[in-house]
Amino acid sequence: MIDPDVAAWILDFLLRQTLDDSLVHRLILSLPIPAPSPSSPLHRTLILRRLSSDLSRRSLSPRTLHSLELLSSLPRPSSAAALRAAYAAVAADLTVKPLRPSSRGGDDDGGGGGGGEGGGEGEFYDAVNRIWNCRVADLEAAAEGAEGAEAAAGLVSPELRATRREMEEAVVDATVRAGLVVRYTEERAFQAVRVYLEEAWKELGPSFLELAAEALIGMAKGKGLEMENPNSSKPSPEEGSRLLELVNHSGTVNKRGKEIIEENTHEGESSSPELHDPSSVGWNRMGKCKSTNFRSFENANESGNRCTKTILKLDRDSAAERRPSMMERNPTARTIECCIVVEVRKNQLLFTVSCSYGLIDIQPVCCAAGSHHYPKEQVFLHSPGLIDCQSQLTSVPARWVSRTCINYSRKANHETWDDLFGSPLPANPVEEPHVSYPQKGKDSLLVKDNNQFILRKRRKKWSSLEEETLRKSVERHGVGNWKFIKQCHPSIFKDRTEVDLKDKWRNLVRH
DNA sequence: ATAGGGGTACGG
DNA sequence: CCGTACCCCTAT
Repeated sequence: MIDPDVAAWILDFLLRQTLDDSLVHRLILSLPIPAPSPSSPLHRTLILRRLSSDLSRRSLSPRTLHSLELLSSLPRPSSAAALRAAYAAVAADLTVKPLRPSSRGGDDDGGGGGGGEGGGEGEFYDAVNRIWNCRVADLEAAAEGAEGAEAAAGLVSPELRATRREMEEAVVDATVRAGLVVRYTEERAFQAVRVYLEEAWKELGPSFLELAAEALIGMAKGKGLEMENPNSSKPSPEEGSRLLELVNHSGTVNKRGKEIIEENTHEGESSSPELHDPSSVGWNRMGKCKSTNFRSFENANESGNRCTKTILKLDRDSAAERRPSMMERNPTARTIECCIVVEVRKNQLLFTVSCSYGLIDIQPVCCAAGSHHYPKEQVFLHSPGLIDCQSQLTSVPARWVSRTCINYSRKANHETWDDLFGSPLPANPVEEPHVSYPQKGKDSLLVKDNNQFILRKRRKKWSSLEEETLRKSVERHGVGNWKFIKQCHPSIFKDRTEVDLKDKWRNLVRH
Protein backbone atom coordinates (compact mmCIF):
# COMPACT_ATOMS: atom_id res chain seq x y z
CA MET A 1 0.00 0.00 0.00
CA ILE A 2 1.31 3.38 -0.92
CA ASP A 3 2.31 5.65 1.90
CA PRO A 4 0.26 8.84 2.05
CA ASP A 5 3.30 10.97 2.56
CA VAL A 6 5.05 9.42 -0.36
CA ALA A 7 1.89 10.02 -2.32
CA ALA A 8 2.09 13.67 -1.39
CA TRP A 9 5.67 13.83 -2.60
CA ILE A 10 4.69 12.21 -5.84
CA LEU A 11 1.84 14.56 -6.35
CA ASP A 12 4.00 17.52 -5.51
CA PHE A 13 6.45 16.38 -8.13
CA LEU A 14 3.89 15.62 -10.79
CA LEU A 15 2.03 18.86 -10.30
CA ARG A 16 5.08 20.65 -11.58
CA GLN A 17 5.20 18.64 -14.77
CA THR A 18 3.39 19.50 -17.94
CA LEU A 19 0.66 16.99 -17.44
CA ASP A 20 -2.78 17.22 -18.84
CA ASP A 21 -5.34 18.58 -16.38
CA SER A 22 -7.51 15.53 -16.55
CA LEU A 23 -4.55 13.39 -15.70
CA VAL A 24 -3.71 15.59 -12.75
CA HIS A 25 -7.29 15.34 -11.72
CA ARG A 26 -7.16 11.57 -11.75
CA LEU A 27 -3.95 11.61 -9.79
CA ILE A 28 -5.46 13.70 -7.07
CA LEU A 29 -8.38 11.35 -6.93
CA SER A 30 -6.41 8.17 -6.82
CA LEU A 31 -3.46 9.07 -4.63
CA PRO A 32 -3.93 8.62 -0.91
CA ILE A 33 -3.26 12.15 0.14
CA PRO A 34 -2.86 12.40 3.90
CA ALA A 35 -4.77 14.65 6.23
CA PRO A 36 -4.68 18.26 5.15
CA SER A 37 -2.42 20.84 6.61
CA PRO A 38 -2.83 24.42 5.48
CA SER A 39 0.84 25.12 5.88
CA SER A 40 2.03 22.16 3.89
CA PRO A 41 4.24 22.69 0.88
CA LEU A 42 1.88 20.68 -1.28
CA HIS A 43 -0.74 23.30 -0.67
CA ARG A 44 1.25 25.96 -2.45
CA THR A 45 2.09 23.65 -5.31
CA LEU A 46 -1.55 22.78 -5.80
CA ILE A 47 -2.68 26.36 -5.97
CA LEU A 48 0.09 27.26 -8.35
CA ARG A 49 -0.84 24.31 -10.50
CA ARG A 50 -4.44 25.41 -10.50
CA LEU A 51 -3.41 28.84 -11.57
CA SER A 52 -1.18 27.45 -14.30
CA SER A 53 -4.07 25.41 -15.49
CA ASP A 54 -6.25 28.51 -15.80
CA LEU A 55 -3.52 30.14 -17.79
CA SER A 56 -2.94 27.25 -20.14
CA ARG A 57 -6.64 26.85 -20.77
CA ARG A 58 -6.75 30.60 -21.25
CA SER A 59 -9.67 30.75 -18.92
CA LEU A 60 -9.65 33.39 -16.22
CA SER A 61 -12.50 33.13 -13.76
CA PRO A 62 -13.38 33.92 -10.15
CA ARG A 63 -11.49 30.78 -9.40
CA THR A 64 -8.36 32.47 -10.66
CA LEU A 65 -8.96 35.34 -8.28
CA HIS A 66 -9.49 32.85 -5.52
CA SER A 67 -6.22 31.12 -6.28
CA LEU A 68 -4.39 34.42 -6.10
CA GLU A 69 -6.07 35.26 -2.81
CA LEU A 70 -5.04 31.93 -1.39
CA LEU A 71 -1.49 32.42 -2.54
CA SER A 72 -1.29 35.78 -0.88
CA SER A 73 -2.47 34.31 2.39
CA LEU A 74 0.20 31.66 2.49
CA PRO A 75 3.12 32.14 4.81
CA ARG A 76 6.03 33.81 3.07
CA PRO A 77 4.06 34.80 0.00
CA SER A 78 6.22 34.51 -3.05
CA SER A 79 6.75 37.25 -5.59
CA ALA A 80 4.48 39.69 -3.80
CA ALA A 81 4.71 42.46 -6.35
CA ALA A 82 3.95 40.22 -9.30
CA LEU A 83 1.13 38.66 -7.32
CA ARG A 84 -0.47 42.03 -6.63
CA ALA A 85 -0.17 42.98 -10.28
CA ALA A 86 -1.70 39.71 -11.40
CA TYR A 87 -4.58 40.10 -8.97
CA ALA A 88 -5.40 43.61 -10.12
CA ALA A 89 -5.16 42.58 -13.75
CA VAL A 90 -7.38 39.52 -13.38
CA ALA A 91 -9.93 41.43 -11.33
CA ALA A 92 -10.08 44.10 -14.01
CA ASP A 93 -10.31 41.54 -16.79
CA LEU A 94 -13.19 39.70 -15.15
CA THR A 95 -15.04 42.96 -14.62
CA VAL A 96 -14.59 44.24 -18.13
CA LYS A 97 -15.29 40.88 -19.76
CA PRO A 98 -19.05 41.47 -20.22
CA LEU A 99 -18.36 44.74 -22.00
CA ARG A 100 -16.26 43.13 -24.71
CA PRO A 101 -17.95 42.53 -28.04
CA SER A 102 -16.77 38.94 -28.12
CA SER A 103 -18.60 38.07 -24.93
CA ARG A 104 -22.00 38.68 -26.51
CA GLY A 105 -21.58 35.77 -28.85
CA GLY A 106 -20.89 32.59 -26.97
CA ASP A 107 -21.02 32.85 -23.24
CA ASP A 108 -20.88 29.86 -20.97
CA ASP A 109 -24.46 30.56 -20.01
CA GLY A 110 -26.45 28.23 -22.17
CA GLY A 111 -29.69 29.55 -20.80
CA GLY A 112 -30.53 31.30 -24.01
CA GLY A 113 -30.95 34.70 -22.44
CA GLY A 114 -32.01 37.01 -25.22
CA GLY A 115 -30.65 40.12 -23.61
CA GLY A 116 -28.94 41.46 -26.68
CA GLU A 117 -27.81 45.01 -26.19
CA GLY A 118 -27.44 46.34 -22.71
CA GLY A 119 -27.02 42.88 -21.22
CA GLY A 120 -23.28 43.47 -21.12
CA GLU A 121 -23.74 46.60 -19.06
CA GLY A 122 -25.94 44.80 -16.57
CA GLU A 123 -23.39 42.09 -16.11
CA PHE A 124 -20.71 44.72 -15.82
CA TYR A 125 -22.53 46.46 -12.98
CA ASP A 126 -22.94 43.14 -11.24
CA ALA A 127 -19.27 42.41 -11.69
CA VAL A 128 -18.24 45.79 -10.30
CA ASN A 129 -20.44 45.20 -7.33
CA ARG A 130 -19.25 41.68 -6.74
CA ILE A 131 -15.58 42.12 -7.41
CA TRP A 132 -14.82 45.68 -6.43
CA ASN A 133 -17.50 46.79 -4.00
CA CYS A 134 -17.46 43.53 -2.12
CA ARG A 135 -14.40 41.43 -2.71
CA VAL A 136 -11.78 44.14 -3.09
CA ALA A 137 -13.52 46.28 -0.49
CA ASP A 138 -13.08 43.37 1.91
CA LEU A 139 -9.40 43.19 1.07
CA GLU A 140 -8.92 46.90 1.62
CA ALA A 141 -10.80 46.81 4.90
CA ALA A 142 -8.75 43.88 6.07
CA ALA A 143 -5.55 45.61 5.00
CA GLU A 144 -6.40 48.54 7.21
CA GLY A 145 -7.21 46.47 10.26
CA ALA A 146 -4.01 45.72 12.08
CA GLU A 147 -4.79 42.06 12.52
CA GLY A 148 -6.15 41.06 9.18
CA ALA A 149 -3.13 42.55 7.54
CA GLU A 150 -1.22 39.33 7.03
CA ALA A 151 -3.74 37.83 4.70
CA ALA A 152 -5.10 40.66 2.67
CA ALA A 153 -2.51 43.38 2.68
CA GLY A 154 -0.49 41.38 0.24
CA LEU A 155 -3.00 42.02 -2.51
CA VAL A 156 -3.92 45.61 -1.91
CA SER A 157 -1.80 47.98 -3.94
CA PRO A 158 -2.15 51.56 -5.08
CA GLU A 159 -2.84 50.11 -8.49
CA LEU A 160 -5.71 48.06 -7.15
CA ARG A 161 -7.23 51.04 -5.35
CA ALA A 162 -6.92 53.15 -8.47
CA THR A 163 -8.56 50.50 -10.61
CA ARG A 164 -11.40 50.27 -8.15
CA ARG A 165 -12.07 53.97 -8.41
CA GLU A 166 -11.95 53.68 -12.14
CA MET A 167 -14.47 50.85 -12.15
CA GLU A 168 -16.83 52.85 -9.99
CA GLU A 169 -16.58 55.77 -12.36
CA ALA A 170 -17.25 53.49 -15.29
CA VAL A 171 -20.56 52.50 -13.81
CA VAL A 172 -21.90 56.00 -14.38
CA ASP A 173 -19.81 57.03 -17.35
CA ALA A 174 -19.99 55.30 -20.71
CA THR A 175 -16.81 56.96 -21.95
CA VAL A 176 -14.83 55.54 -19.09
CA ARG A 177 -16.39 52.17 -19.81
CA ALA A 178 -15.24 52.29 -23.39
CA GLY A 179 -11.75 53.15 -22.20
CA LEU A 180 -11.69 50.13 -19.91
CA VAL A 181 -12.32 47.76 -22.77
CA VAL A 182 -9.35 49.13 -24.62
CA ARG A 183 -6.93 49.09 -21.72
CA TYR A 184 -7.87 46.02 -19.76
CA THR A 185 -7.55 43.34 -22.34
CA GLU A 186 -7.62 39.69 -21.54
CA GLU A 187 -4.11 39.35 -22.88
CA ARG A 188 -2.88 41.88 -20.36
CA ALA A 189 -4.27 39.76 -17.54
CA PHE A 190 -2.78 36.59 -19.00
CA GLN A 191 0.55 38.29 -19.18
CA ALA A 192 0.42 39.41 -15.56
CA VAL A 193 -0.46 35.92 -14.41
CA ARG A 194 2.26 34.46 -16.60
CA VAL A 195 4.88 36.75 -15.08
CA TYR A 196 3.78 35.90 -11.58
CA LEU A 197 3.74 32.17 -12.23
CA GLU A 198 7.19 32.21 -13.69
CA GLU A 199 8.56 33.91 -10.60
CA ALA A 200 6.59 31.80 -8.20
CA TRP A 201 7.60 28.47 -9.71
CA LYS A 202 11.18 29.57 -9.75
CA GLU A 203 11.02 30.54 -6.10
CA LEU A 204 9.45 27.26 -5.19
CA GLY A 205 12.54 25.38 -6.19
CA PRO A 206 12.80 21.70 -6.97
CA SER A 207 10.32 19.24 -5.56
CA PHE A 208 11.13 17.02 -2.66
CA LEU A 209 11.33 13.99 -4.90
CA GLU A 210 13.88 15.65 -7.08
CA LEU A 211 15.92 16.56 -4.06
CA ALA A 212 15.53 13.04 -2.77
CA ALA A 213 16.61 11.62 -6.09
CA GLU A 214 19.66 13.78 -5.98
CA ALA A 215 20.42 12.56 -2.51
CA LEU A 216 19.97 8.97 -3.61
CA ILE A 217 22.36 9.46 -6.43
CA GLY A 218 24.70 11.02 -3.95
CA MET A 219 24.40 8.01 -1.66
CA ALA A 220 25.01 5.68 -4.54
CA LYS A 221 28.20 7.50 -5.21
CA GLY A 222 28.96 7.18 -1.55
CA LYS A 223 29.35 10.82 -0.84
CA GLY A 224 25.94 12.12 0.29
CA LEU A 225 24.94 15.32 -1.44
CA GLU A 226 23.81 18.33 0.48
CA MET A 227 20.23 19.40 0.08
CA GLU A 228 19.88 22.86 -1.26
CA ASN A 229 16.31 23.66 -0.38
CA PRO A 230 16.09 24.70 3.25
CA ASN A 231 12.40 23.85 3.34
CA SER A 232 13.01 20.20 2.91
CA SER A 233 15.15 18.07 5.04
CA LYS A 234 17.50 15.55 3.64
CA PRO A 235 15.92 12.16 3.18
CA SER A 236 17.30 9.56 5.51
CA PRO A 237 18.56 6.25 4.19
CA GLU A 238 15.27 4.63 5.24
CA GLU A 239 13.40 7.13 3.25
CA GLY A 240 15.63 6.46 0.34
CA SER A 241 14.83 2.80 0.46
CA ARG A 242 11.15 3.59 0.72
CA LEU A 243 11.41 5.64 -2.40
CA LEU A 244 13.08 2.76 -4.14
CA GLU A 245 10.37 0.42 -2.95
CA LEU A 246 7.90 2.78 -4.36
CA VAL A 247 9.54 2.63 -7.73
CA ASN A 248 9.54 -1.15 -7.62
CA HIS A 249 5.87 -1.38 -6.83
CA SER A 250 4.57 1.42 -8.90
CA GLY A 251 2.96 -0.99 -11.30
CA THR A 252 0.62 -2.50 -8.80
CA VAL A 253 0.03 0.28 -6.39
CA ASN A 254 -3.43 1.68 -6.17
CA LYS A 255 -5.07 -0.78 -8.43
CA ARG A 256 -8.31 -0.28 -6.62
CA GLY A 257 -8.06 3.42 -7.13
CA LYS A 258 -8.18 2.79 -10.82
CA GLU A 259 -11.27 0.69 -10.50
CA ILE A 260 -12.91 3.51 -8.69
CA ILE A 261 -12.09 5.95 -11.39
CA GLU A 262 -13.60 3.59 -13.88
CA GLU A 263 -16.72 3.34 -11.82
CA ASN A 264 -16.96 7.06 -11.74
CA THR A 265 -16.58 7.23 -15.44
CA HIS A 266 -19.46 4.86 -15.84
CA GLU A 267 -21.60 7.10 -13.75
CA GLY A 268 -20.78 9.98 -15.97
CA GLU A 269 -19.28 11.91 -13.14
CA SER A 270 -15.82 13.22 -12.56
CA SER A 271 -15.43 14.07 -16.18
CA SER A 272 -14.61 17.65 -15.38
CA PRO A 273 -10.96 18.42 -15.80
CA GLU A 274 -11.12 20.92 -12.99
CA LEU A 275 -8.60 20.59 -10.28
CA HIS A 276 -9.87 20.27 -6.80
CA ASP A 277 -9.84 23.03 -4.34
CA PRO A 278 -6.25 23.05 -3.20
CA SER A 279 -7.15 23.84 0.36
CA SER A 280 -8.32 20.29 0.63
CA VAL A 281 -5.08 18.49 0.20
CA GLY A 282 -1.93 18.67 2.13
CA TRP A 283 0.67 16.65 3.80
CA ASN A 284 1.64 16.19 7.35
CA ARG A 285 5.28 15.90 7.04
CA MET A 286 7.63 16.72 4.30
CA GLY A 287 10.73 14.72 4.79
CA LYS A 288 9.86 13.66 8.29
CA CYS A 289 8.75 10.10 8.57
CA LYS A 290 8.19 9.77 12.26
CA SER A 291 4.80 11.26 12.91
CA THR A 292 1.82 8.98 12.87
CA ASN A 293 -1.48 9.40 11.27
CA PHE A 294 -3.18 9.71 14.62
CA ARG A 295 -3.51 13.14 15.98
CA SER A 296 -4.24 13.90 19.57
CA PHE A 297 -6.43 11.33 21.11
CA GLU A 298 -9.03 11.80 23.71
CA ASN A 299 -10.46 9.21 25.94
CA ALA A 300 -13.89 8.43 24.74
CA ASN A 301 -15.05 7.77 28.28
CA GLU A 302 -15.15 11.43 29.08
CA SER A 303 -18.46 12.17 27.53
CA GLY A 304 -21.88 13.18 28.71
CA ASN A 305 -23.38 10.94 31.33
CA ARG A 306 -26.71 10.62 29.63
CA CYS A 307 -25.22 8.92 26.63
CA THR A 308 -24.65 5.28 26.10
CA LYS A 309 -21.39 4.86 24.37
CA THR A 310 -19.80 1.90 22.78
CA ILE A 311 -16.59 1.31 21.04
CA LEU A 312 -16.39 -1.53 18.66
CA LYS A 313 -13.13 -2.56 17.26
CA LEU A 314 -13.10 -4.19 13.90
CA ASP A 315 -9.97 -5.89 13.01
CA ARG A 316 -10.21 -8.42 10.31
CA ASP A 317 -6.76 -7.98 8.98
CA SER A 318 -4.63 -10.77 10.29
CA ALA A 319 -1.48 -8.91 9.45
CA ALA A 320 -2.36 -6.30 12.03
CA GLU A 321 -2.10 -8.70 14.93
CA ARG A 322 1.60 -8.20 15.21
CA ARG A 323 1.27 -4.49 15.48
CA PRO A 324 2.90 -3.30 18.67
CA SER A 325 1.14 -0.05 19.23
CA MET A 326 -1.73 1.95 17.85
CA MET A 327 0.44 5.00 18.04
CA GLU A 328 2.73 3.68 15.38
CA ARG A 329 1.77 3.77 11.79
CA ASN A 330 0.88 0.39 10.47
CA PRO A 331 1.76 0.13 6.81
CA THR A 332 -0.26 -3.04 6.34
CA ALA A 333 -3.50 -1.67 7.72
CA ARG A 334 -6.56 -2.22 5.60
CA THR A 335 -9.78 -0.40 5.32
CA ILE A 336 -11.53 -2.98 7.42
CA GLU A 337 -9.47 -2.23 10.45
CA CYS A 338 -11.09 0.51 12.38
CA CYS A 339 -12.60 1.66 15.60
CA ILE A 340 -16.14 2.83 15.75
CA VAL A 341 -17.37 4.95 18.60
CA VAL A 342 -21.09 4.77 18.87
CA GLU A 343 -23.14 7.06 21.02
CA VAL A 344 -26.84 6.72 21.53
CA ARG A 345 -28.60 9.86 22.57
CA LYS A 346 -32.36 10.11 22.55
CA ASN A 347 -33.36 9.09 19.09
CA GLN A 348 -30.05 9.99 17.55
CA LEU A 349 -27.04 7.97 16.82
CA LEU A 350 -23.74 9.72 16.92
CA PHE A 351 -20.70 7.88 15.85
CA THR A 352 -17.16 8.39 14.91
CA VAL A 353 -15.01 5.98 13.06
CA SER A 354 -11.30 5.97 13.17
CA CYS A 355 -8.93 3.76 11.36
CA SER A 356 -5.21 3.65 11.62
CA TYR A 357 -4.34 3.87 8.02
CA GLY A 358 -5.30 2.78 4.62
CA LEU A 359 -8.67 3.46 3.17
CA ILE A 360 -6.91 5.14 0.40
CA ASP A 361 -9.70 4.28 -1.91
CA ILE A 362 -12.79 5.61 -0.28
CA GLN A 363 -11.75 9.19 -0.12
CA PRO A 364 -11.10 9.57 -3.82
CA VAL A 365 -14.44 8.10 -4.62
CA CYS A 366 -16.24 10.51 -2.44
CA CYS A 367 -14.33 13.47 -3.66
CA ALA A 368 -15.04 12.61 -7.23
CA ALA A 369 -18.65 11.99 -6.67
CA GLY A 370 -19.50 15.17 -4.89
CA SER A 371 -17.19 17.15 -7.13
CA HIS A 372 -16.09 18.70 -3.89
CA HIS A 373 -13.01 18.02 -1.96
CA TYR A 374 -13.50 18.51 1.69
CA PRO A 375 -10.37 18.95 3.72
CA LYS A 376 -11.39 17.83 7.12
CA GLU A 377 -14.76 16.47 6.38
CA GLN A 378 -13.72 13.13 5.06
CA VAL A 379 -16.40 10.86 3.91
CA PHE A 380 -17.46 7.52 5.14
CA LEU A 381 -20.41 5.51 4.18
CA HIS A 382 -23.87 5.78 5.60
CA SER A 383 -26.21 3.48 3.92
CA PRO A 384 -28.49 1.10 5.72
CA GLY A 385 -26.66 -2.02 6.54
CA LEU A 386 -23.24 -0.76 5.66
CA ILE A 387 -20.54 1.04 7.51
CA ASP A 388 -17.31 2.20 6.18
CA CYS A 389 -14.51 4.10 7.72
CA GLN A 390 -11.89 6.66 6.95
CA SER A 391 -8.65 7.46 8.58
CA GLN A 392 -9.11 10.31 10.98
CA LEU A 393 -12.69 10.31 10.18
CA THR A 394 -15.24 12.94 10.61
CA SER A 395 -18.42 12.97 8.69
CA VAL A 396 -20.17 14.92 6.02
CA PRO A 397 -23.77 15.57 5.15
CA ALA A 398 -25.33 12.75 3.28
CA ARG A 399 -25.84 14.85 0.21
CA TRP A 400 -22.09 14.87 -0.35
CA VAL A 401 -21.92 11.15 -0.57
CA SER A 402 -22.44 9.49 -3.84
CA ARG A 403 -23.93 6.30 -5.02
CA THR A 404 -20.57 5.37 -6.36
CA CYS A 405 -19.25 5.32 -2.85
CA ILE A 406 -22.03 3.09 -1.68
CA ASN A 407 -21.61 0.71 -4.56
CA TYR A 408 -17.95 0.52 -3.96
CA SER A 409 -18.36 -0.34 -0.34
CA ARG A 410 -20.84 -3.03 -1.12
CA LYS A 411 -18.19 -4.65 -3.21
CA ALA A 412 -15.71 -4.25 -0.42
CA ASN A 413 -17.87 -6.46 1.72
CA HIS A 414 -17.81 -4.47 4.89
CA GLU A 415 -19.55 -5.18 8.12
CA THR A 416 -23.23 -4.60 8.11
CA TRP A 417 -24.96 -2.31 10.49
CA ASP A 418 -26.79 -5.21 12.07
CA ASP A 419 -23.58 -7.10 12.57
CA LEU A 420 -22.19 -4.18 14.47
CA PHE A 421 -25.14 -3.52 16.67
CA GLY A 422 -25.80 -7.16 17.19
CA SER A 423 -22.35 -7.57 18.63
CA PRO A 424 -22.01 -7.89 22.38
CA LEU A 425 -20.72 -4.72 23.94
CA PRO A 426 -17.28 -4.95 25.44
CA ALA A 427 -17.24 -4.77 29.21
CA ASN A 428 -14.81 -1.94 29.15
CA PRO A 429 -15.58 0.06 26.06
CA VAL A 430 -12.31 1.87 26.01
CA GLU A 431 -9.49 -0.50 25.52
CA GLU A 432 -5.96 0.06 24.61
CA PRO A 433 -6.17 2.46 21.69
CA HIS A 434 -7.15 6.00 22.34
CA VAL A 435 -9.57 6.88 19.68
CA SER A 436 -9.48 10.23 18.07
CA TYR A 437 -12.80 11.55 19.14
CA PRO A 438 -13.71 15.17 18.87
CA GLN A 439 -15.91 16.03 21.82
CA LYS A 440 -16.94 19.36 20.44
CA GLY A 441 -18.54 20.03 17.14
CA LYS A 442 -19.03 16.48 16.08
CA ASP A 443 -21.59 15.55 13.54
CA SER A 444 -24.68 13.66 14.32
CA LEU A 445 -26.38 10.95 12.45
CA LEU A 446 -30.14 11.05 12.41
CA VAL A 447 -32.06 7.92 11.75
CA LYS A 448 -35.07 8.29 9.55
CA ASP A 449 -38.10 6.01 9.48
CA ASN A 450 -37.02 4.47 6.23
CA ASN A 451 -33.76 3.41 7.80
CA GLN A 452 -31.77 6.06 6.01
CA PHE A 453 -29.14 8.06 7.78
CA ILE A 454 -28.80 11.76 7.52
CA LEU A 455 -25.84 13.68 8.74
CA ARG A 456 -26.08 17.10 10.21
CA LYS A 457 -23.70 19.91 9.52
CA ARG A 458 -21.36 20.83 12.30
CA ARG A 459 -22.80 23.61 14.38
CA LYS A 460 -20.73 26.74 14.16
CA LYS A 461 -21.24 30.03 15.90
CA TRP A 462 -21.42 33.11 13.73
CA SER A 463 -18.38 35.29 14.08
CA SER A 464 -18.73 39.03 14.50
CA LEU A 465 -17.09 39.48 11.11
CA GLU A 466 -19.73 37.30 9.51
CA GLU A 467 -22.49 39.17 11.28
CA GLU A 468 -21.14 42.55 10.35
CA THR A 469 -20.65 41.54 6.75
CA LEU A 470 -24.20 40.25 6.59
CA ARG A 471 -25.58 43.46 8.07
CA LYS A 472 -23.67 45.63 5.62
CA SER A 473 -24.55 43.43 2.67
CA VAL A 474 -28.24 43.52 3.43
CA GLU A 475 -28.01 47.25 3.81
CA ARG A 476 -26.36 47.44 0.42
CA HIS A 477 -28.21 44.82 -1.55
CA GLY A 478 -31.47 44.41 0.28
CA VAL A 479 -33.12 41.50 2.05
CA GLY A 480 -33.56 38.31 0.09
CA ASN A 481 -30.57 38.41 -2.23
CA TRP A 482 -28.85 35.74 -0.24
CA LYS A 483 -27.13 34.03 -3.13
CA PHE A 484 -25.71 37.27 -4.40
CA ILE A 485 -24.50 38.26 -0.94
CA LYS A 486 -22.77 34.96 -0.56
CA GLN A 487 -21.09 35.40 -3.93
CA CYS A 488 -19.86 38.82 -2.89
CA HIS A 489 -18.03 37.47 0.13
CA PRO A 490 -16.92 33.99 -0.83
CA SER A 491 -14.26 33.74 1.81
CA ILE A 492 -16.18 35.20 4.72
CA PHE A 493 -19.24 33.08 4.02
CA LYS A 494 -17.39 30.03 2.83
CA ASP A 495 -18.92 27.88 5.57
CA ARG A 496 -22.43 29.26 5.15
CA THR A 497 -25.10 28.48 2.64
CA GLU A 498 -27.58 30.99 1.30
CA VAL A 499 -30.13 29.46 3.63
CA ASP A 500 -27.78 30.00 6.54
CA LEU A 501 -27.59 33.69 5.66
CA LYS A 502 -31.34 33.91 5.49
CA ASP A 503 -31.76 32.16 8.83
CA LYS A 504 -29.16 34.33 10.46
CA TRP A 505 -30.84 37.44 9.21
CA ARG A 506 -34.10 36.18 10.65
CA ASN A 507 -32.37 35.88 13.99
CA LEU A 508 -30.71 39.26 13.71
CA VAL A 509 -33.93 41.13 13.05
CA ARG A 510 -35.80 39.28 15.76
CA HIS A 511 -33.79 41.11 18.38
C1' DA B 1 -33.72 30.50 -5.11
C1' DT B 2 -36.16 31.94 -1.22
C1' DA B 3 -39.48 31.92 2.76
C1' DG B 4 -41.28 29.77 6.52
C1' DG B 5 -42.01 25.91 9.71
C1' DG B 6 -39.91 22.99 12.82
C1' DG B 7 -36.13 20.09 15.03
C1' DT B 8 -31.56 20.03 17.54
C1' DA B 9 -27.57 21.65 20.22
C1' DC B 10 -25.71 24.46 23.48
C1' DG B 11 -25.16 27.90 27.06
C1' DG B 12 -27.13 29.93 31.10
C1' DC C 1 -34.44 22.67 32.37
C1' DC C 2 -35.31 26.35 29.19
C1' DG C 3 -34.54 29.79 25.63
C1' DT C 4 -32.21 30.71 21.64
C1' DA C 5 -28.92 30.11 17.82
C1' DC C 6 -28.20 27.13 14.41
C1' DC C 7 -29.56 23.84 11.09
C1' DC C 8 -32.69 21.12 8.08
C1' DC C 9 -36.81 20.29 5.19
C1' DT C 10 -40.27 21.55 2.06
C1' DA C 11 -43.57 24.39 -0.45
C1' DT C 12 -43.73 27.90 -3.65
